[in-house]
Amino acid sequence: MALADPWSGVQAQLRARGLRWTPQRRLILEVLAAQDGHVTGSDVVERCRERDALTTPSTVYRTLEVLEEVGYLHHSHGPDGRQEYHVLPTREHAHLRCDVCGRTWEVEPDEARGLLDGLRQARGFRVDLGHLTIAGRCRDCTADS
Amino acid sequence: MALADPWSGVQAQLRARGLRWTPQRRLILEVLAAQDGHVTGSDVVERCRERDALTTPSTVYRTLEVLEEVGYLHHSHGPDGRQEYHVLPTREHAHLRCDVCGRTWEVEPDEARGLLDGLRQARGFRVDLGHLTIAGRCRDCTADS
DNA sequence: CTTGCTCCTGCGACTTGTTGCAATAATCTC
DNA sequence: GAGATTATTGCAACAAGTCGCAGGAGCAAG
Repeated sequence: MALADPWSGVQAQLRARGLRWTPQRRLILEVLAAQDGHVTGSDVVERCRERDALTTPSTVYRTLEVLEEVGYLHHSHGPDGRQEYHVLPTREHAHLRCDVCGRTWEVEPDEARGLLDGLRQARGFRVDLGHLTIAGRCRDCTADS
Repeated sequence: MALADPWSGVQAQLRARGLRWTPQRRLILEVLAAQDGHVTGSDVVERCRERDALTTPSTVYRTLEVLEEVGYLHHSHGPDGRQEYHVLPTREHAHLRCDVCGRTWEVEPDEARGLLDGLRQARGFRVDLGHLTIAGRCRDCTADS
């Protein structure tokens, strides 16, 4: 699971910024590495606690914040406003979420190109695509109503 | 401010659904009517308390929920995931929010047309525009970096 | 390996909501 | 107007985060 470990550089990254490598941070990184896709903040807290019952929420959230600054994470907000962390974002992409069934999909930049360019030209607004979650109703759930 | 009062029908609307008209609900409606644009949930709670110190948060949130079901309100989530209520939505529109200065703008359906149609055709996904908040950086804040 | 600078951690308190429950009170019917 | 129904309220507890603070611990320098 740690073959071509994409996390290997984190420690160095942190140190280069004068930040520190602590057992707590390592645990959080391990938890994040052990799963891909999306996680909510409380998911991370819970999984850390499974491994170390002494884990404190504030530490987790602060670490998540740091990791986002360093670029290893990205977060956006779910349907209910809960934080959703997206591990190791390859290229920036938005999310689509069905209000009915709760499934989510990734939206590549190309699909949103029109909107992005439009807002940029008309308003000079640069969209933070990675933070964008589009709610609505998917094909399967559109049947009724 | 209450000339052609747009709230006049609420009581009837509620009753028609077997719901009730209570002093608490009237207060909340008054607070909402006394201001247009966006409000966060806690804003509403606070303003209700200014008028009636006994106001309970749960009552406010539950009423807001009811009012949304009836169609007098719309809510989406702010930058930090906090709930933002949008009073009396005329036509459905999305929001643009600058991460730097915090200002927001409304985005008319036409501007997002491309994205909406694209997602609809490619994936059969119907976007809930009113719930969409697009984060990014506005023209003024794009100067640096 | 000791020292010291600061970053981090953990704690407790607080914010913003949400939820279950028993008591209250709108509204309907007679 | 009295009684029955059942939607609503208010409370208390909980969930998801955030924040300030004092003590502890990385890390680099000597």
